[in-house]
Amino acid sequence: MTNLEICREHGSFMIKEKLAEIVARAFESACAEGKMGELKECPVPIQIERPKLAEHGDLACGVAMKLAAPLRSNPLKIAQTLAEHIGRDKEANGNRITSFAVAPPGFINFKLGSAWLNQSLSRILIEGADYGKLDMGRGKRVLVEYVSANPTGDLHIGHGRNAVFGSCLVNLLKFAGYEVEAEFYINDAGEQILQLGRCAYALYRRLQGVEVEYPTEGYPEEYLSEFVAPIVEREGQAFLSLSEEEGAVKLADLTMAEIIEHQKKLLAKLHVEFDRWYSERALHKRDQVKQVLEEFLKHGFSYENEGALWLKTTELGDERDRVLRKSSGATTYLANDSAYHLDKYRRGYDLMVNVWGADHHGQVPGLKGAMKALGEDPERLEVVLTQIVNLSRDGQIVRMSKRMGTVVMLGEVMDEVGVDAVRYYLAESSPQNSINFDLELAKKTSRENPAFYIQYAHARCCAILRKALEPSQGQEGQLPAPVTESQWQSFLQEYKTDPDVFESIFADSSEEVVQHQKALIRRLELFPEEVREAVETRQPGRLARYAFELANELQKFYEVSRVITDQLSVTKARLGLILATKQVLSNALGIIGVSAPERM
RNA sequence: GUGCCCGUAGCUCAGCUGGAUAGAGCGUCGGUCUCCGAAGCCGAAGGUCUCGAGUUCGAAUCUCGACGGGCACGCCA
Repeated sequence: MTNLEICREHGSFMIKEKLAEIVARAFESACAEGKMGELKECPVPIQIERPKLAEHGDLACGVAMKLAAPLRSNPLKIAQTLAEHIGRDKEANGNRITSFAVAPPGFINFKLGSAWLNQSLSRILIEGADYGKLDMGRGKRVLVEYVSANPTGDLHIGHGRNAVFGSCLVNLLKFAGYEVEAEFYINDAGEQILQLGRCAYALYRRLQGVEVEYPTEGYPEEYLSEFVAPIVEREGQAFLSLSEEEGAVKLADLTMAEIIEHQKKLLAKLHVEFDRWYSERALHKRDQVKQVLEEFLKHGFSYENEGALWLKTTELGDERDRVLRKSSGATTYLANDSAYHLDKYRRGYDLMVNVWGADHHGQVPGLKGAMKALGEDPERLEVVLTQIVNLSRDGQIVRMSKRMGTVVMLGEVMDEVGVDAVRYYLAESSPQNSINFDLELAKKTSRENPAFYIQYAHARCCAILRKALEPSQGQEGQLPAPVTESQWQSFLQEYKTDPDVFESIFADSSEEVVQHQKALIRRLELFPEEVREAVETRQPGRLARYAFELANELQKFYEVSRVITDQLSVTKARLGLILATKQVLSNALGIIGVSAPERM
């Protein structure tokens, strides 16, 4: 989609789109004069990009190079023709574009004036917490299923990554206008639960002094004790007389409840929330698994072989057929999951996103094939795989293994480095890359980590606003606030109605300082586009990095531009800029779920 | 063996729908506070973008092949 199309679709004001329109008009007028060969309309999207080097200007357009092939002409020459027509455009006046030039190998470079920048500041302050929101998801319902950890133990750092990514994606999609539901699928049925019960019942009895063997297969005693101990305390000897089987069933339920409760609390502490906790057991109770097997049969995609029921996934894009019902009569994970996902499809979402650990990637073709077999569109189901988190201590990578006792729990990491830092680090990276999380490093650098840096920038904006609006203690007693309350109220109105007030941001500034000032505003203006790209690529982490860049831009601005000055018009303009920066930092942090403190 | 993911600065990571001299943070070294928060800012050093070939006016980016790492390949979940 070109910038122009986005502009039309969303009706929103973005500088790149305004500029793309000007270039498009230049192309049209050059066309009309027959300077574009046989072309009637532009065959390539007109894209505006940001040059890597400041000396190339604020924005650039490389469309001339893309036109070189269809026109069979020199890109530089095409660029010059376009530039000539841009020069005749009334929109391209000095307030909007101070200068533009053609540069090899065929770029048209633009230097921005202040008019559009000032307008974007007004827009930010008008829209406030809504600034950056898009309507690309309007009317679309999305289900995001994530974490879905087995209720058989504590959450580790890998679950943490899944949880943070998923919740950021939920926040992001909501911000982009989607109607989003977050769901956690609880695998509370099947063999693993029985095994949990057997272990838990053995542990229960041992804690009461009964000498029984602990099962060799299953969950290590030390990981279960924190969940079984409260049951012993609460229930006492109530279950000692049960048979081994009855005891296992009873303890499975009670232990599972403890574990789920623990997981919920931990996730809530990490600001990870769900609209629905979906129970696999309930799925079985409603006979949905049995029903889905009938559906497969009805669609002609299942067959029996050697006592088992198979799904013809080979015909559906998988490398081999998969078992749905074992010869023992029990259904497989695929069958249960098919029932669950068919249920999701029947609930009528436009898009379903599953956030899975990458070690489950082998299941994707099977599940997608199953949905296809049921006559559903597999494209509506997206699986985002999150790669593993390697934990290291003192530079030594620790492979997480429950047996080796080297598992580091999510809760421990949260306690060590803080919720905000955990969220930032886990949100920042692309899910398909494995990451290394060095605990010693995270602890050591806890004051200098990017999360903190962004928060610091937000707090600094708040500090400047406080300084401007609150009386201060000087050597001669109390000094009045530089800006009175009534002045401030009037400023807030002017920001929204008269973009020209921001012109004073640049007053008395050298060319170099103006560059810093414009860079900050440009970055603020970029936010909606960053949101769109994050949605399209399903990478909320881009906003974490954006927030960091914005914080950096603020610091650079701050170093060279005094906000509170003895010139009221300058103070007014720059306070508005600070207010806008604080707002955008807060909006971006909101999506990645990191707090935006007023002071720290 | 087959399939998927990955390989960018000493370390951790961006950039990948092809564009100008490949970027951040950490770490190292050096500057910078009579002035709104120095938890900051500025600068330096550090790279055959794993290697090779191809496509292109142009490749970290696309294609193919090596090499290296991870994961998955059950009538487990």
